[in-house]
Amino acid sequence: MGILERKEKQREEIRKMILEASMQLFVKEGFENVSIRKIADLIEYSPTTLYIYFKDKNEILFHLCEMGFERMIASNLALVQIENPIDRLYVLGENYINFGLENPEYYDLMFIQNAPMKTIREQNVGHWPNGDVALETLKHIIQECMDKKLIQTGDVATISMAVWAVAHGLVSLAIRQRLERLVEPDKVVKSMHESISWMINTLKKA
Amino acid sequence: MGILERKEKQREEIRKMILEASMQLFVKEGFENVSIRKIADLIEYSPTTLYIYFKDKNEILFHLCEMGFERMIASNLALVQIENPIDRLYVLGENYINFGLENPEYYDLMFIQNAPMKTIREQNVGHWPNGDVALETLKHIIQECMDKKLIQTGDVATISMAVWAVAHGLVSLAIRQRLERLVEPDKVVKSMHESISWMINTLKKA
DNA sequence: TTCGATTTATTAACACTGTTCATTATATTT
DNA sequence: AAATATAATGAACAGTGTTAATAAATCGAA
Repeated sequence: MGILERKEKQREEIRKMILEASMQLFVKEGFENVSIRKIADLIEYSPTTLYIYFKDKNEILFHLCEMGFERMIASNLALVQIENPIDRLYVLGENYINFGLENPEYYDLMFIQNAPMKTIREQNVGHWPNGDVALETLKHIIQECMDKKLIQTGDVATISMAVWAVAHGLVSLAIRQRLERLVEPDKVVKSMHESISWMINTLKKA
Repeated sequence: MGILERKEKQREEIRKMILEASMQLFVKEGFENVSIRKIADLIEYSPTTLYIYFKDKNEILFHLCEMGFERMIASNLALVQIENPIDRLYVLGENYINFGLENPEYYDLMFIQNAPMKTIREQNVGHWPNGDVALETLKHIIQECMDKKLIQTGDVATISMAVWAVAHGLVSLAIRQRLERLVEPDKVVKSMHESISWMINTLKKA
């Protein structure tokens, strides 16, 4: 069965080519400029060929989204060295904001666009590999904070939700140019960090 | 100069027709199904005619967005009867969540999509009539809470930002199907309300 | 009222988009 | 070598926003 294996490998390599070309377009020209035809041009295949390797564009975007999560997860690797879970939560929040502001295109795909979730619902039987990992990190830290009586106890999922909501609210309003309606544009980033600090502090006191 | 006046009125009427047709499509078929050609079909004009009355599609979407804010503002009219500003803040938050969950399409346009902001930057000399009104309401309540020493004092804009971030974070993650990754789908709405309560309560205690 | 100018509306077209189908080319198996 | 399975493609469908050139209607002045 070495032939089937090699075939499978070839198939996987072309899938990789397609995803890498997509990512290249994505980071260079932004989300809206990723089109099937442009990807095909870049790898010098016909547009229809992409449909042999991916069901549709949403599936490609889903994989780009997963790559975004890989980046985000990588940026949080150093967290394990922080023993105090509240400090860890704080850095997680800071990292989240920085990631969003530095990679707005990825952030968009990971937390705003519908496309990737469509693929999850239609194909992956509801599995969101990297996304779920990232959320587990958050829940785990909150749980540890609660175990060590550092924050008020309660439903982990609900508290995680509130924390995530603050961070996501800030980033998504920022990258969609809504925050500068409330704060002077050059003070937006500073205020965002202050908001995160405020939230973590109120969590502590409670 | 009665003729010019009448001409202006006719012009305004056709603009209204276009916007009403857009809104009809918008609420019936959703954001993605609003196209210049469909609007034109509905009012029985040619697609190019719309460009005589609006600069581009973004400008039409901007007006739909403003209509969304009118709805939201209307849903907050009863707020003036609540004398305690913290109670008012709480109801504002509840209304915000309910509005977002009940009008996801409008919410999208008002707080997520880029299109309306493009028009604001390019044309309206940076003026966002109804959007700014809605944000003023929030800031005003926060200011009143601070004046009456009901919450910790600080920069009004920054605190408003944190409060807005929680509410927007919850709604936008919910309508983009991200929250059900953290909480069981049938418990999402309940948890959202709990998160809002939690935030207002921690504001109080501080 | 007729002529010229201005405004309004339309047709045709451009340059795209995602996606599908029928056909060709390639590779594998019998 | 012939038959079969796989991979790749060209052409086309049905749509998108937008623009330029053209036709129709309206208006102000002679």
